[in-house]
Amino acid sequence: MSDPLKDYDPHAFEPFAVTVDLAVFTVREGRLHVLLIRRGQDPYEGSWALPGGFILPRESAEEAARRELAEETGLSEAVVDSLHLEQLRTYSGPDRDPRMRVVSVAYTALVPDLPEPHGGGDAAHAEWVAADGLGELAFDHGQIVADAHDRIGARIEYTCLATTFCPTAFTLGELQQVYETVWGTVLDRPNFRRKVLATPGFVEPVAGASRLTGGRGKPASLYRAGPATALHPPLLRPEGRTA
Amino acid sequence: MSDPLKDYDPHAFEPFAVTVDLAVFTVREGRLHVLLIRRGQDPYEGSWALPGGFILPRESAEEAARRELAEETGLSEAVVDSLHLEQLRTYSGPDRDPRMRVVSVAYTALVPDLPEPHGGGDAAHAEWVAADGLGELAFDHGQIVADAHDRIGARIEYTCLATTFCPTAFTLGELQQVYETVWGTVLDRPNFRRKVLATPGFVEPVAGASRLTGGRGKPASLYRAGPATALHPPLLRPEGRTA
DNA sequence: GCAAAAGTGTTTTTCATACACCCATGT
DNA sequence: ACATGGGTGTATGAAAAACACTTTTGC
Repeated sequence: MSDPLKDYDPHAFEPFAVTVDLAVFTVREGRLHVLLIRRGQDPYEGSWALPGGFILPRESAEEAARRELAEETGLSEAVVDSLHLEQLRTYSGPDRDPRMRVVSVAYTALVPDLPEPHGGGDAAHAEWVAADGLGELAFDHGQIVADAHDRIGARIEYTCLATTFCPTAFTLGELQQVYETVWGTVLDRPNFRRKVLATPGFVEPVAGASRLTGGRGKPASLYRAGPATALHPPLLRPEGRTA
Repeated sequence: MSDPLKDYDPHAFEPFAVTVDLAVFTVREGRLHVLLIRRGQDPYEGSWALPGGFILPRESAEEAARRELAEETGLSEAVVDSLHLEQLRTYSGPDRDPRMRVVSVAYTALVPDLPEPHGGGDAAHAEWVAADGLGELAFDHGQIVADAHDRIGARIEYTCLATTFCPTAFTLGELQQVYETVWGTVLDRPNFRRKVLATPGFVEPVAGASRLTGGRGKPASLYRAGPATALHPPLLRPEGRTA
């Protein structure tokens, strides 16, 4: 902005459409899944695409992202408002969309597995698709999903975000599986435990609660997400970072 | 994007202007400086603002950022093309600019101190301003500068970006001062040295060259940036992270 | 000689890793 | 009984932090 707006006539330029795209992830059955929509219209008809839509005239991009997320997933406004939404980056290639100039602000969200993406309206055909080995997506959405996966992998090293993949009460084994799934690595259980419990505010024990996870084995005690948001000694993945 | 574009008429919506804003930093005399422009027009007249401008119809946001950077700093196209430009985030509040709806993609660049921002045209009134304790900036540019500072502080922990603040040949003391300036901390010289030299590809020695830095003292040997881009054992700042 | 800045070495402590081992539950 | 997953303890090794010390220059 700044200077060039001095003699600007709002309708002089060819207009840019500004949209949001959502890369919503969950961990299901030990695999990372993305929420996708099967396209029914002309460009890329039949391909998978990310949910998203226009920013309305009086909305910020984040507000638009939350609104679209609620519409696509059928989650209540209250739940969506409390979710952690992270701006990924903005995609602005002049030929992203063959129809017109579309600049899109991409957001990432991490949700627990529980909610099936049912819901009225747009959500009718939204589905969870395994993130590894999905084919060509519409537009540059394949790139967006790849960027989002990288970002999440890096974010869970320094932040407490991994708990947002879990239900309100979860076991440490479940939390560990989130890390293993996102990073595609195997972690040492005793050491993972120690690091997580040694980080103040990461997780807090739920009184005397426990849950049987795999059908067999000792029931694991339950934890909930703590008040901390950053991970002070970071939880680095085994092999070097993705940069 | 995706669905909502099905019946879209390019001129039906009130148009969004899409711009880029640049937060260009340098380290000068042990202080972090930002490149700013004194506004001469109506909104925020007389205030400092970030350089930036419109994305042209056939440009990506990054291309626009490089073009603007060349215009504002007077640096040659070749230099600007080789610079590391990083997309920060997109600012989209509906009332950022009182005149109309402007969505702006912010970029950060790190440059060495050498080049005085002279240059024809727009650069006439671009100046380096110390980043600590600058007053109110125009629009939401104060927020952008703060976000950019945070981001840079985090980036130099894991990447070799800090060398882009230095001239082509630099001493380890100069590199250390970059870290100290950006983080606002003091580092232990022997330990800093060790970490930097232990990271393969971070810096490479320049044959027998040396330079006298403070007027007195032993001349320091010179290094140049190495081929590495990521810092494998990260160079973490003393106190916990900014997150 | 002294101050200032570069560079080297060493010691201490902390932390990550890799295991070995015990506990509780379902079949 | 045994397989399966949860949980505890511990020895080893690498790395970060703290700091003492030497070197080379200008004044």
